[in-house]
Amino acid sequence: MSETTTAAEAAAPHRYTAALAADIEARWQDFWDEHGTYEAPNPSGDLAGDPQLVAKPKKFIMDMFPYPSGAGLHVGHPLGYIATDVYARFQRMTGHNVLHTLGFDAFGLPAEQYAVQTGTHPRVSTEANIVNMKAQLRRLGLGHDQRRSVETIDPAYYKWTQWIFLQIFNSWYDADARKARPIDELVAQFESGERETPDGRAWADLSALERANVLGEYRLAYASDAPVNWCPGLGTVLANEEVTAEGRSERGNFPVFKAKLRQWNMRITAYADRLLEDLDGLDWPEAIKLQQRNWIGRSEGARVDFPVGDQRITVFTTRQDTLFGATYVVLAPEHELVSGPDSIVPDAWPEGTHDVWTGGYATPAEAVVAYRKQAAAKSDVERQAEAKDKTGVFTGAYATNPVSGERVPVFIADYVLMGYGTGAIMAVPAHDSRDFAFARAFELPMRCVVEPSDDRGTDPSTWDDAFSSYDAKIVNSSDDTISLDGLGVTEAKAKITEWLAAQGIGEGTVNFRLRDWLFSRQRYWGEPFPIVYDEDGVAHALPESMLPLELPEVEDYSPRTFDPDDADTSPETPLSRNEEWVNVDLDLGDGKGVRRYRRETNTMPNWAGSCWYELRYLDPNNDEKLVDPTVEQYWMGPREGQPHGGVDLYVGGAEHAVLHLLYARFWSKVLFDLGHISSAEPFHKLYNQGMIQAFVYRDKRGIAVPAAEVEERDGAYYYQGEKVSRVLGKMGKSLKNAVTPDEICQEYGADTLRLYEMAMGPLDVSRPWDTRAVVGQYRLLQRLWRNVVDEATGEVTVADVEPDEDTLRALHKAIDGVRQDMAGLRFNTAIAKITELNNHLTKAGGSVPRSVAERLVLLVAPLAPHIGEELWRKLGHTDSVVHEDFPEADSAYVVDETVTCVVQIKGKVKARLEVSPSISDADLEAAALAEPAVVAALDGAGIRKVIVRAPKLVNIVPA
RNA sequence: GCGGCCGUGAUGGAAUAGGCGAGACAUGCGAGCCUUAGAAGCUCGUGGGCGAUAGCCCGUGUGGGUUCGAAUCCCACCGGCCGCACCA
Repeated sequence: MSETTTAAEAAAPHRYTAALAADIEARWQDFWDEHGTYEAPNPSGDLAGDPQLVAKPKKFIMDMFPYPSGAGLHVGHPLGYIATDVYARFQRMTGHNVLHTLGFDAFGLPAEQYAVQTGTHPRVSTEANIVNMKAQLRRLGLGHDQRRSVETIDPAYYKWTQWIFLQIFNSWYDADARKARPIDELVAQFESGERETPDGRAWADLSALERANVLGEYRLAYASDAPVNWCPGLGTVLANEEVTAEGRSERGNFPVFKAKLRQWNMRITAYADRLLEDLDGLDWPEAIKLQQRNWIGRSEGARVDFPVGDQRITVFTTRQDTLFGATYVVLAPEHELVSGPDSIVPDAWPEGTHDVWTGGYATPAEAVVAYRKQAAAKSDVERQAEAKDKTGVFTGAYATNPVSGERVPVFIADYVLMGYGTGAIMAVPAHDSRDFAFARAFELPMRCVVEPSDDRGTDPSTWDDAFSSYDAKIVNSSDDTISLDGLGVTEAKAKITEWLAAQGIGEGTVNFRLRDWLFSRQRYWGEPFPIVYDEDGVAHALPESMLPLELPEVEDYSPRTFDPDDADTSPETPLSRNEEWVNVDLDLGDGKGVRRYRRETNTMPNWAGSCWYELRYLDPNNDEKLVDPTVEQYWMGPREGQPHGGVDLYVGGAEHAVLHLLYARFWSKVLFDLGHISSAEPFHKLYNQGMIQAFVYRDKRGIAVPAAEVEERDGAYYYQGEKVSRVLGKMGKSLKNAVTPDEICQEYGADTLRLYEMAMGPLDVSRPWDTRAVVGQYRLLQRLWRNVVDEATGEVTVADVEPDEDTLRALHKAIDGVRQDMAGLRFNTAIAKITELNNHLTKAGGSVPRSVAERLVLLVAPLAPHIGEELWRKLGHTDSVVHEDFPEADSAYVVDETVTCVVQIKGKVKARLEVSPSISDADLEAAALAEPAVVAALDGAGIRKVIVRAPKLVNIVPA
């Protein structure tokens, strides 16, 4: 902007310019802070307040809180924050007590990696980033209750994260009651003998370690030695949810290997059915519900035992109706029946074993060992890549098909996964394409037991692929005791399941794809576990009085990372290097006095802090309780239409569809079961905002060039004279196309930025940023300003006169439309309606009637709060506009006195009539047929049919 | 491969339940006013084609269908985005 005063500026010193906007915005932001304008009162406690406001219906409106990354914000980040802010402001103006704030999710990999890069302590860099981000956000005029902003790295916050962990650790899932219960109640059952110990010995006879091991099988948080996702490149283990389909880490894209390590887990699988069922009561996008359903992956089927000598292989199948077609059995390579003491692998190949089955090895044991080794060395990436070619090896053992009585060979193959079902399948090659491919490769027999509905015939050896259909009939499936022939799939399943149960060799079961949640990480920058181990290795919970267990200061907080491709490595936790902190003498208050313990040196994953932060917003200073029950009930409790309670609106990106949202739901359910909260679901309504995309310009070498310096000529793009290509991509520093909110605020003001982001399109759709187009919303605000204020004098120009009929109609239609659009989060069309009204006033000329100007300002206020406050004040009001009532439409002016009725002949409009909205069909038809243009167009032709949709339309079909 | 979503002017996008000439609102572009000039601001125009005007024809990815009437419903195809991916 020019420093010199131009003629235009001299003529209009009070024009709404960026400079004036900056002045207005800074003043009102200070005003809001001073007056606590956005503070929402609790019904009780230290944040209690105005009882009249508390008495109003509540709205709890939240964003997914951000990581305070060092890169700062670009204009894509605040999209959701602006949307929730507009919505929150609208709700305040329509009679609600609105809780709206924003905290920071500051533990975890990104913060730590940034700290390692910059060589500063994560706490220092994180705190600095938070300060920086808060300043950027403040400039946008977001109406947050600052008293409630929390940071997950604050010991006063993570004290309660640790406390919740202990609640989960000290609970077990009672499958009969379908809820979590305190572990003490389980111990009591063991003590009384009501529940038997695994080996039948009395509880009193068990050692401390044995008891701990028994309870470990029940606890909802437990440590176990299980195959986990080990990522040498990151130096930590990862949850299944953090590993991509390609078998790489979601962060950093490093290879991930399976390794057997002792790690903490959360028994989220205990809640699989409730996590699935309760989705029905939530107001979430169907796509997200679907993703959660798929992730939980419920499938109904049966377990069936296949005898092998005096052992048995239990398989899981969803197609028990095809049991007669099971011609071989496959175990996962990791299955214990081929490795453990109960191995079924014989010493020598049975007589006449097919050459392709042996893999060329002299004995089954050699073959099995070699294959297991080969499978273990493969990363998931390689396993995926080879998915089409089935590999495996014969174990040398034969099982018996329990219905056909046939001897069926037992194989191991990596297409069967240890982690799903029982890690063993019955193979029905005729009706499963994977089994079909394997059977082809190993020349195994196939048996058709589902009658094909096409013309392929019943000999599978002539087929190109397996046949599978739920509409076909079962055939070729009978023996002395049971016949499924002629039954449909559903009936056959029911019959065989019942039969298996009666024989005691199987039962109907439900299997879930969901696995337990791996909860420990080998990181510094996370919550320490409030767990210590005694000399026997028994884990003990720290008493509540020792919380928070603060993260110790260490010399070296960087993780030990390895060659990303070296699977033969194991993690090292940064906290373990600090012997002084690790080895401690404590009195746990369990009557055993002071003893020496060793601390858990893993830390919690970055999801921990975000699993419950909505609860801390409610009662951020409470150091006695997680959250006061009265306060929690007020903001989160179930109510009409919200059977499980929860936040009224939660806005964030769809990338959290399963991770954060599933974990948070799980923690809510545990806390609910234990009676700490009244809401069984954290987020009643979820909304995914779209992404703001940006153009990426690349030169010949494919390197991104600064987008701001690219010039457009004749539809082509040039950077420093060189032609560059343009594609739509993400916005960010690395692609050199980031636009910051600060520069837009500088150029136009925060209100313009807010308006532009909301006007770009529907909130849930991704769209490209276009800096050139921002000026459109700036012009709207200038025109709005000019409709109220004289640019030359700064005086208010509104007139105390009655608006004319046209203006009243424009006003009330706008009010009606904007109300509906705001309630439905359709801010783009709300802005269009406001623009129309404002344009109407501009065109009308002269002074705007005060009553219209005031209501226009109220309509704009949620979207552009600073100019809203300023104009409201200029119009003579002394209170903030934030708590004013949103205008209400007078229906008399919303419905037009006359409506335009179109008269069509064969769907083509031939005439238009101005008619009353209440005209009857008969009158309208008569009027239409009498219309000269219609008579002319019909040209004497007869009428076959007349469709009348009063008052809008008449359609005449000539003979 | 399976599942889901989506294709509207130069651009972002409008269009309550199939029904008021599709294209609201905005950007861009064009013309004019203002200005020494530019920028800003203001006014008007802006889907394509034909026509001086009135007006006519064609238009919501492509092709078919249902209907008095389709951007909206159905089928097939083309293109794009997202999720899952040997889950038995």
